[in-house]
Amino acid sequence: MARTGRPRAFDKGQALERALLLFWSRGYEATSVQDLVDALALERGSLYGAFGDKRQFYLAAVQLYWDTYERQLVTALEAGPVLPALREVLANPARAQEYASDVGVPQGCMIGNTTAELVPQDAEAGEIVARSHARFTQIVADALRRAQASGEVTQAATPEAQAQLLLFTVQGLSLVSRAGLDTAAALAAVDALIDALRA
Amino acid sequence: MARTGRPRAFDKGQALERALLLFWSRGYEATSVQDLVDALALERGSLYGAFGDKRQFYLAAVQLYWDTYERQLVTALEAGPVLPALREVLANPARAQEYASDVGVPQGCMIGNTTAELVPQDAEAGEIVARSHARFTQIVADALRRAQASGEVTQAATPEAQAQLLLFTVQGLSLVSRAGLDTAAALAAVDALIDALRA
DNA sequence: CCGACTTCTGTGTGATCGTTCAAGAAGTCG
DNA sequence: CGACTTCTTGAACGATCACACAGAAGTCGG
Repeated sequence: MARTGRPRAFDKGQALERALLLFWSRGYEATSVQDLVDALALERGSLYGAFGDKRQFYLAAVQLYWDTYERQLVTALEAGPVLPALREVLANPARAQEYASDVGVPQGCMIGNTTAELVPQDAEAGEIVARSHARFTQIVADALRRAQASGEVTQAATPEAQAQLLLFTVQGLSLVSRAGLDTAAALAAVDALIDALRA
Repeated sequence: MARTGRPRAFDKGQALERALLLFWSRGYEATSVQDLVDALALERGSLYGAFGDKRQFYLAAVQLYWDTYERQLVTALEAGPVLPALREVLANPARAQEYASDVGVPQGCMIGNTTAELVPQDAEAGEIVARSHARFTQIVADALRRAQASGEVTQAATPEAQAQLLLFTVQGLSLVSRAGLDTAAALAAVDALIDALRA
């Protein structure tokens, strides 16, 4: 079993990372297979052999994006006071557009981009997005529950409702930031929300 | 001068409305010119003659979308208490997905969809979106300013920051709703935000 | 050294895309 | 009525798209 054939000449994980950057900055439709071939410096056949078709390739990139994001989110929230960490979570996309002057820099949140472009017509993309939303609200709600118990966060609303509100805000912020953002105004809005969560 | 020729056999405004519904539900790339030809029941040449190319057609539809939305927004906020009106503005997209079971029903906010799909690569789309954002925050900030003065809304943050936060929330809500939404949870989040704005 | 197996390379293919164009039809005006 | 302008019709165009395939190249167990 598992007779080994000719070994792959490129790093599959690294190729996926590069593809992620491309898909992230251009979106699904606007990224052609030819673009991927050029950017990854490998032939079409190799790409299809390693990742299946373009759609599977994209979905794998989205999954990688979310896994990375989730890891950072958990790390940010697991220690110390919750509100400053949440402030960072929101402020990050608000500041991201400072780098947007560079060409090819990803824009917005890839989960949000996928939601806008693929979700109505692709059930599997819908599942990935819905699962990501659920994970986000669950992780944030858990943190908020601890913070409510410790008196850091107001109990005026349930942790679940607050987490849902934060999901909407971070998704909206990432989206709006693509159109150019007044960073100071965005941070003021973030502060207004964080202050409103304070006990 | 201005010799009149053969009159147009279809209603241009009505054709734009129908195209809006199609673009709204499928997005820019996923809506082919053939789709438009089929749905509007007119030939390609007529379409190009009346609206220019596909991109101009789409941008005209987006502009129509925003003009309609802005009118409703102004009407909703011009009379009566502000917070209930804002609650409706946010709750509307949260409830919109109830109709989403029907085929072809538009999903999300078309400004948001345009932001995700076109803005990074289309300067003119970027202008339309940025202008819409500016109008939204201005209209909402004006209403919040009055509401702060009358004691309805907290002065813990500036009206501008609150309006910006509401823009993020409504955009995020519209976006997330495309992936399927727990309506009750979304409304709870909206209520949490509205309550936080109360004086 | 030999078959079994996998990946690499590069060309080819059918479909679909947005757009154009020429000729005919339908009006308006002098 | 006839000149003029605009709209309609439907076919055709070139470009691009995702994807398939056949042969060469490389790596194993026996």
